[in-house]
Amino acid sequence: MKYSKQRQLIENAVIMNRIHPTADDVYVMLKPENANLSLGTVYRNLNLLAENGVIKKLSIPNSSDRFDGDLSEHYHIICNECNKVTDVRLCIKDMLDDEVKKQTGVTGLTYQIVASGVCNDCKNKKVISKK
Amino acid sequence: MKYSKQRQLIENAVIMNRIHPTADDVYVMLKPENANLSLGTVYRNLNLLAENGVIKKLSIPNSSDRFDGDLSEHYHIICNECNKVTDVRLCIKDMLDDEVKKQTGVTGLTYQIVASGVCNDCKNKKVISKK
DNA sequence: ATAGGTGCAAAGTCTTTGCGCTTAA
DNA sequence: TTAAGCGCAAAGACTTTGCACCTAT
Repeated sequence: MKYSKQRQLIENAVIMNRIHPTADDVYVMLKPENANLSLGTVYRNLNLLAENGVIKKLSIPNSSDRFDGDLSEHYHIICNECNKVTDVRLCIKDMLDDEVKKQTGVTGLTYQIVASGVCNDCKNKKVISKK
Repeated sequence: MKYSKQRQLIENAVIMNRIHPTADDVYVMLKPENANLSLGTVYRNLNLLAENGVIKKLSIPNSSDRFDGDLSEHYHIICNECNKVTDVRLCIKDMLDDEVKKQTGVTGLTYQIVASGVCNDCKNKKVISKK
């Protein structure tokens, strides 16, 4: 993989910004300082970086794909109201591997867990607006 | 919810066919016997049924949304080669609820776990083709 | 020198939606 | 009767891609 300026910018944007950005988020972040960056390049590089295991691609209900620069074992909570994504640390990969292998024989899987609900901020806003 | 003929057909198609069909799968299943069914209607009803908890909507990496008529606690394996979706039965909701609440305070979540990899059928095909 | 990357814009895929007609209750 | 649903086709959101030009090695 040749390291172009754009690729470095994009990789950095994902790794530095722990907001689980979409391709468009990354584009909007970088465009002001990089006037001729194109959205196609952002998509191409995010996918390439994900294929090469440099970042992870997240598939989230009712949202475009998001990207995560944190490769350690963790999972995600998505708020149905504000669409914010929060991390949860769980060490259950070994357990999942065991159980799946026992049930289906399949091995070598990667797991995505997405918990959907309402985050604390949004829950609080609701309580306040009800007063 | 008024129960139209189309809605019943669509609900039934998802509940009977345990292949986790996409909207288009459902459309293709039903169209031959229901010449004037439209894809828009299939989308509208699948989403409505999912909102009403009659079926579940699944968000799967690199695939259009799929629908599942099985409401019992279970999770999914998606094969990166043939795109088939297989069920895995795990009873970990209570554990996840506990752990997430402890870490983030968030409650009332629903979980989707998607395990990505290569299914047994596809793994076997590879072995054979190498011979 | 040249393999690979970029920008741009067009095209592709999947999904939603507006509207006039139809239908279940 | 009438609120809700349908079929159709157009539009929308998101993503990929072909091509001519550019750039890192």
